[in-house]
Amino acid sequence: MTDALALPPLPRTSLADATAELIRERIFSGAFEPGMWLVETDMARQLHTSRAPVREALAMLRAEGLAREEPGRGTYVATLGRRDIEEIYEVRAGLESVAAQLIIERDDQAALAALDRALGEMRRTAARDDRQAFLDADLALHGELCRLSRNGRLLRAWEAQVGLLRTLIRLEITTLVGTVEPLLKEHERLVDEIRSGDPARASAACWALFRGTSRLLTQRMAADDPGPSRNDTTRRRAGSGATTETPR
Amino acid sequence: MTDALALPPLPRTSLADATAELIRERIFSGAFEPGMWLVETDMARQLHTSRAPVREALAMLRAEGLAREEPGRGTYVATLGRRDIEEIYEVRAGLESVAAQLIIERDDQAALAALDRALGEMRRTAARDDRQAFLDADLALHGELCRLSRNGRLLRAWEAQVGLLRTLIRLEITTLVGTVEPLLKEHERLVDEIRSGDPARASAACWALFRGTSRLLTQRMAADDPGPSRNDTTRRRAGSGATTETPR
DNA sequence: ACGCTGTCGACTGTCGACAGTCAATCCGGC
DNA sequence: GCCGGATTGACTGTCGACAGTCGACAGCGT
Repeated sequence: MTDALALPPLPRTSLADATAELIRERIFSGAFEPGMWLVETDMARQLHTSRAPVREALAMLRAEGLAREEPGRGTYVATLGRRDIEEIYEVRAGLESVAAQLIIERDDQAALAALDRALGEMRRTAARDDRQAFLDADLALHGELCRLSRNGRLLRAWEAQVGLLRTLIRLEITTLVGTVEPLLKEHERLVDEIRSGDPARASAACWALFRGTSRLLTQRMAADDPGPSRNDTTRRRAGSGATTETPR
Repeated sequence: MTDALALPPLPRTSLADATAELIRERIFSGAFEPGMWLVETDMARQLHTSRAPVREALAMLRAEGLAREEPGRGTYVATLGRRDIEEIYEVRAGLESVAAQLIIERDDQAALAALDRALGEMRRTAARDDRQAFLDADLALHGELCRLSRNGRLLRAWEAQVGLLRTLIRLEITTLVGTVEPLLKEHERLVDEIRSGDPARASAACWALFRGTSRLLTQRMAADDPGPSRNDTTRRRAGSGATTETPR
């Protein structure tokens, strides 16, 4: 049998999986903001399904940490506080350090070339000061690093951590820093250290990069929020055209 | 209002959550072995519920990576191959290195004391050559390390990686090594490096420890299995009293 | 005015039923 | 006897319905 005639297995995806994927995309794209109420009945109506697949999808999202349950009240898109930011960056530091180390151990020239390409994209976006694109290039570089580790579990763990972060940064990026140049420099340094082949130095570069970004973000959030005693009482509901306020 | 009269919030857990927790325990305890078929109808019958909560529970377990779906055929307890073991230990190396670093940065004497207690338990079990207990003490030490990092996300990521591993090691531990002494030594070295306060050395000790264990386990699995082309055709179904063989 | 209580609409948690699918078995032709 | 197609039983995927719960609001008594 020739490859040309070989048919690939059809992608048989259940309604629950499709629903979960759809909601994930909405969350990552920022359409469903942190804290929004994911109303089962509305979504089922809009998707022309019953509530069962929607509930399964929400159960998955909760297990992934993308949503939180309030018993008897429904599920809400997860929110990130300052402590969450710190935690995520610490975990990322661990995961990406390992990724760097694995690439170094393999002496993987192709991986370095791929990282260089990602760096190039960052430079281009920085040159025209397109911060939105810069953020995307930034995350693309880190995602590439994890992908190049050739460790599927590492990549998935990374994605789980980064998922919500992406939205948050997207909202803040324009006012986040005076210039993206220092950030670019630090990323160049990280790739350089990987190229140099010293795991400890690569890990240190990784750690330094995240320390800075984490502090930047948490300070920014501190400026926005009154503090840990903030009253996040107004929450919109996702999906429905009307964005009703819902008290808590 | 006095505290004595204050009523605590009732623990309201849905059937889905309770079911998920129950299955998780069964998987971790080894009662539900890797590859077993988790039949919705059976479980619902036994739990005296409908299938809806069971399906939600299974959706959560799949999202957590504890179970796999075969479309149209049901969900099965996840299996671990040799590559999975390698991946898990690499991720663990990253997470636990970070945990060690965080403890070092905090200069946390209480944490060191807790780690020493965990080490003591390992020594006691090693002294009486109780390998089952040694394994538990081993995992308890690593879990404590992650808990002491005071990073909830790190701890949860670690648990997600370790969950299935626990069962697998439990099955192999008795025949795994001639003596547990070298393993104990390596753990002592890890804690010593954390105490010494050098993150790089602690990370290296962590990495060395996992490299050894990972190789040990994968070699052991290679001896058991014919290789990647193994035919894992006979799978028992979980939950039902009768353990029927189900072809694939 | 104030606080408590009962009522109400909306949404969640759970259920039983039905249709679709898979794998094993049965059966007839060779 | 053996291969290939229909049959069958069991389980999954999905649905609509019902009961429980929540928060808002109005009514009542003080």
